[in-house]
Amino acid sequence: MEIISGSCRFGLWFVRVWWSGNLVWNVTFSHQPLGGPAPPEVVKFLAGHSTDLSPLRSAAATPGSPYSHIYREVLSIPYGSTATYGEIARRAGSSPRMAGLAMKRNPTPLLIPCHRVVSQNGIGGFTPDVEIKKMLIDLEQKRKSYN
DNA sequence: TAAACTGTCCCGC
DNA sequence: GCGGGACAGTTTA
Repeated sequence: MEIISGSCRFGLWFVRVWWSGNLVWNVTFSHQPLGGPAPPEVVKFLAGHSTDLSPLRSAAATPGSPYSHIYREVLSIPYGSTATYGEIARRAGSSPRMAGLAMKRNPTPLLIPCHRVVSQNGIGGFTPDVEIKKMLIDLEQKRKSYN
């Protein structure tokens, strides 16, 4: 299947997505847009019009990928909620340090909602910019409070 | 407040 | 191929 690359705006950033059908291979954040469409589910999610990215599948969450057991726990965090690195690690039978590393290496942020994983006494980190993480958490909590 | 712990990746040899 | 260091955190003393 042909892989499509596209982007859509999110605040001061562009979310760049490489995808084919309902399978997403890669998501990155950049100040430079990418010519092409992003998946409609992602566009709606970033606009706050949708809370559900489940029609899309992340290539990184498929069993056998290095951190799939950690990503599975991250995927179970509901929209508008957060969990700590320690909680995720405990549920996945791993260590907090590993949970942080798995989030850093996450090739598909948004789909695997690593922005919902925060540190015990702070927001934790985010690549390339923790500002994006704050915006995503803020978006979800505002959208959630409408319901 | 500092140090130990954790598991994987990456780079240099 | 192997060893050491880095890394988006937590816990304990």
